[in-house]
Amino acid sequence: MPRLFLIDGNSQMYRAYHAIRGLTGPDGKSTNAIYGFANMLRKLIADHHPDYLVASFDLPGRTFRDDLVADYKANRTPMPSDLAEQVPIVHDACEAMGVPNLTSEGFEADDVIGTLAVKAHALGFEVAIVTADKDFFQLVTDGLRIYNPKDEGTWYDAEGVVAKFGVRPNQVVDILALMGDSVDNIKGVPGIGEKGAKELIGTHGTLDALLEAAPGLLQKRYREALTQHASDARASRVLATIRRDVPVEFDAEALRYRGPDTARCYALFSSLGFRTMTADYAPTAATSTHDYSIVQSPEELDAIAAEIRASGHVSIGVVATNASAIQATLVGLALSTATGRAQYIPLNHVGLTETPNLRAADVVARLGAVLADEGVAKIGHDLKTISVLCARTGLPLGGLDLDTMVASYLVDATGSSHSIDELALARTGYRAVKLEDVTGRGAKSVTEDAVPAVAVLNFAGERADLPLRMADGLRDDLKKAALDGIYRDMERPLIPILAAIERAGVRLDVAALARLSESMQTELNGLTARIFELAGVEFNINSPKQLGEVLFDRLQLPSSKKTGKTKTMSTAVDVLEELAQIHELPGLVLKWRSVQKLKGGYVDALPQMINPATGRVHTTFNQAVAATGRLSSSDPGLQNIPVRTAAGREIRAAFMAEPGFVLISADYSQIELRVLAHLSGDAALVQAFKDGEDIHDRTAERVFGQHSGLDLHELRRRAKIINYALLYGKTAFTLAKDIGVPQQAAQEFIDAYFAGFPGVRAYIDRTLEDARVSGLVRTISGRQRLMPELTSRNGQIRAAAERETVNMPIQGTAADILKQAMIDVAAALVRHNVTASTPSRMILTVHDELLFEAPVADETAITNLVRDTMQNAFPLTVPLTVDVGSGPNWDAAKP
DNA sequence: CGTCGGTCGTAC
DNA sequence: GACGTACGACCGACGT
Repeated sequence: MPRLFLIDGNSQMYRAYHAIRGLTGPDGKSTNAIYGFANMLRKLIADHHPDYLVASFDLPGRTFRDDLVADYKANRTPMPSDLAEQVPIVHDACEAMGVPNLTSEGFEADDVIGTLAVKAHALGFEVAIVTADKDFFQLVTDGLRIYNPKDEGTWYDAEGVVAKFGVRPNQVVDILALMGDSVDNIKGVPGIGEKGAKELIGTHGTLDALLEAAPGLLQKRYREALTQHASDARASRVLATIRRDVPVEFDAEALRYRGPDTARCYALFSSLGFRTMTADYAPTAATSTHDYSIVQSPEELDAIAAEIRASGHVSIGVVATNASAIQATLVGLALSTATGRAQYIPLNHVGLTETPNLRAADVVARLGAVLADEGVAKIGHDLKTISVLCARTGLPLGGLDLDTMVASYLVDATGSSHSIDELALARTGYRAVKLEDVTGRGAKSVTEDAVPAVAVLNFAGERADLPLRMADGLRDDLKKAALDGIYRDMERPLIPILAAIERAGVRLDVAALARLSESMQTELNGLTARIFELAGVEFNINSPKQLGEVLFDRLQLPSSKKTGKTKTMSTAVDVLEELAQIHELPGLVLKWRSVQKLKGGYVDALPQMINPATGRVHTTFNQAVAATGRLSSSDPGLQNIPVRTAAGREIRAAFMAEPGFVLISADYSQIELRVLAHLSGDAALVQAFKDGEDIHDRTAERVFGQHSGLDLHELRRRAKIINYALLYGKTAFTLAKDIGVPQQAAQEFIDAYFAGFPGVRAYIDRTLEDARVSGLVRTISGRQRLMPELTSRNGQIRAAAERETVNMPIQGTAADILKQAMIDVAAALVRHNVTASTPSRMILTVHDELLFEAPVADETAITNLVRDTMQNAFPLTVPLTVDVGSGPNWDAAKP
């Protein structure tokens, strides 16, 4: 049955106006009613998918009811001016969203809706009136219901009306006639309110029957009121009755819901400052231009190559079967040399005939040279992924120019997202076609290669077109923020280096991991049995909630702190360590957790991530995530493998060299403290590094003096903690807990540190002052982090921003140094490999460490090459020292 | 059944 | 409330 939704415009507009307070647009005018109404409409459509949809709003001016009674609606307070000025815009929004507004001169919206509802119902439509107004209950019948969209939405059929209002729908108007409505100045019968009216109509059935029986009523006040005001009651009934005979045509075809006018919605909502709704209705580049086409024959590729050569640049977009560039199939390639244009080369669509795939060999033969050409600028969003996919198809990319993802990251690393979708919306106003629009959602989705080329064309074309549309703006932004240098000299050269590392991957000792898994399982079984025995109950040790119940309810152990958001009892490590003093179970849980974590996270997970094609694991490096400029690694995350514990070392030992090769690990010694020495210029710190002294010993001397009584080893341990605490802006509170001294003592250490290294204190103050003025901090290389929260009125937020401000130049400069080292070492390796019989390669990077795989014969040569290059990558006022080691596996290679 | 916020734990 | 930057496993509440 076709479904028609009739929207009571005024009721919904008023509801929105009252429900949302204090919403204003860019011009300062109220937008609450518009926003609330539009949101209601959007949700209604999304939730109920109506086939037919129409609204009615009241017209200004007189209606037939004004002719019936002189002062109809006289008591109504005039519409607030901030709502009145929104009314035309609400109408506009409603129509823009594809919902016509039907009215009829001389009638109220209620009557128009009533008439349409009855007509549609008679034609067999299933009708819903969308309103919060109980007056509409009078229209309810089988197949004609009321829907109140408030909260989760409520439906009222005849039974619902009885439940809510106490009488049947056909009695509603009689109730209203008796009650009257003081606001609308419907008189009703004095002395009869809602309760009395329901009682009387419930007894007598109808108003007519009641009036007829009135003279004989036992209750005096009802008898008198009804006999004296019978005509008022009848007149009130006319006023309260929703008309079903208004001269409006029910033209079903005109009311069929055909979706919103997206361009109109976009223009309207963006002018009102509705950000999420703007995003929903933004136009797509694909539908705004029609110059995306599918390459059908190899011959066309020659013309594309010529076009690329002539323009000197090309923007590249890819369609692939999954996010991992190493494993994904390149389904197709989109190329664009001018905004609004794109040509899509289908390569690996499956089981489809209407647009045949092109053979990779043909693409390589005809486009390979121009794509590899260093003199032809390549543009794209996430060029590393694109490079890897292309290279695996036999199309190595040369001349990488603008990566819109990386450029956006440099401009604002902490920006919410650097996805092409969000970037495009913010920078071009276009909403990108979503992948799930192409492949479907959830369980019904298919992989990209199962979709015909014509279906992915808009998606694919945009992947090439949108970066080109954003290119000029991003180049300008880079230049304005003085970031073009670091982009050109550091981030861009890094892209192919990271791509090569990802493609190289690391070899794993699967057998060793399997053995380790087995022994860990045995250990876990023993721990689990003992934990359950002590608890007296079996439970999920991994659930903080269940563990909390066991510890604090069953075992009655003393609870100390609660977690931040959920206010449940914390079972974090420091709490359990404390409890381990008085009970055996918490210590076992800690042991269980650490074994479980390593087993689940690495020992069992890593072998599953081995690429069958290469037999190695290939992580993905993300160049646009960390706020400070560091790289991050994921799938698998290889930058947080345990290093101290025996189990952690066994896991690292499973990362091994190919037969005939060694792994060489090189890491910067105390790079962040050296950066701090350089940045602060603190005389004592600089001198300590220049003299090659142990920095923690030197710190211990300065902080604790010569005669503290503690042994030197303990002093050094504390000094090390203090050194790192300073980098992170640690407070006396946490420092005290870390080194096991009272908070006051910790504060004295911090004071002593700053007294001993006054240059550090001055540097921190200087950094904060500058950042408050400029709103940002920079590394030595000029990488920036925007720091808007330094001026927050919220003390906690401000304090956090201050710690971030102090930390960023230190952590970020260390990241810059490592990136520069990667670039220099990569170049040195290229030179080395020219003459080497077997090439060496870089295979991992972990913040201050680089890992290489080299033929055994070149172990010494590569060790020296790496050490020299890294130590000289970046001139600081203090020396950079690099420790290098080598061995058959990562653990053995650690210096 | 998938998504997502919360908690916990590891690295540098 | 109290340490900067990450990734990820797991739980459990919630929505489809």
